[in-house]
Amino acid sequence: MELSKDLVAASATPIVLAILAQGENYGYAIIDQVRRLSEEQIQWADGMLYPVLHRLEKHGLIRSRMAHSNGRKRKYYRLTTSGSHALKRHREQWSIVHSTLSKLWRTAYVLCGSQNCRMA
Amino acid sequence: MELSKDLVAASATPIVLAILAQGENYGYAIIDQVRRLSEEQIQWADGMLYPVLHRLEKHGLIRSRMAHSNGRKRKYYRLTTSGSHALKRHREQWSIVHSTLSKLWRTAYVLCGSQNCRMA
DNA sequence: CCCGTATACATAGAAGTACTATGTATAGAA
DNA sequence: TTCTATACATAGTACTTCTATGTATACGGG
Repeated sequence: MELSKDLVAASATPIVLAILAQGENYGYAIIDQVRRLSEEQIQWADGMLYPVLHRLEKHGLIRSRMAHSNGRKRKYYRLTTSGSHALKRHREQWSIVHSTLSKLWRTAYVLCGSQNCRMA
Repeated sequence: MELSKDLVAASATPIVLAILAQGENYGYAIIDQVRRLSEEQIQWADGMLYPVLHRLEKHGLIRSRMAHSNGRKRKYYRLTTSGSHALKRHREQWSIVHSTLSKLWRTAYVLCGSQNCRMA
């Protein structure tokens, strides 16, 4: 399924920060992990991800180092202390919105069920 | 807590559609309901909401009618059929992202716990 | 050995969107 | 009468984003 642009945009940062909270990682592997974790539902283009990584680094939330692995040049990223704090804030904010949406969907589903309209 | 701009932007449409799935409503009351459902965590400005309502109407997801209530002129909005479908899609997309983030946060929390760093 | 695919990172440009600030109008309460 | 709450509107600036395209290199298959 193709996600809307604003949802992709809004979730890219928290997803990247959460992935890097598990340990340092490089761009291509991040894209891969997102694809697997979402069961192929989220497919990030590399041209989408790298500007996000650059911006996060510019804002001091992550830091990078060049390295060679398996004969490959790779740019590894890791969280900074600011990044850990940002991750926590993003999680709190996302939870607020999610909780609000969940209440609404629960209510809408109940109302919808009784009115025989189509909600999932 | 103040939500980031992109999260506010990304969640405005699904929230509005979910509220209108419960029945027609007007701008000011929508803002009020969002504030209450989020326990004062989400505070929408009216200047934020009305352009969203206008855009959703323009895209045919909602429809409006003017009415007087309690001596007040109010613009009531309701979902269209397209709007119901859009609501469903938004919910599916949001769930995909949420599920992905939840897996990441669960993993990061476990890793983080063992490494004595600060995650909620 | 050559070619195509996968891996790996980068960036310019156009497009679009968003929010803030400010506006008008009116009802109600002190 | 004044101030606050209610109710809706919109212009402008600013920012961000993604797409398309680029370069580079390793690996696998024919």
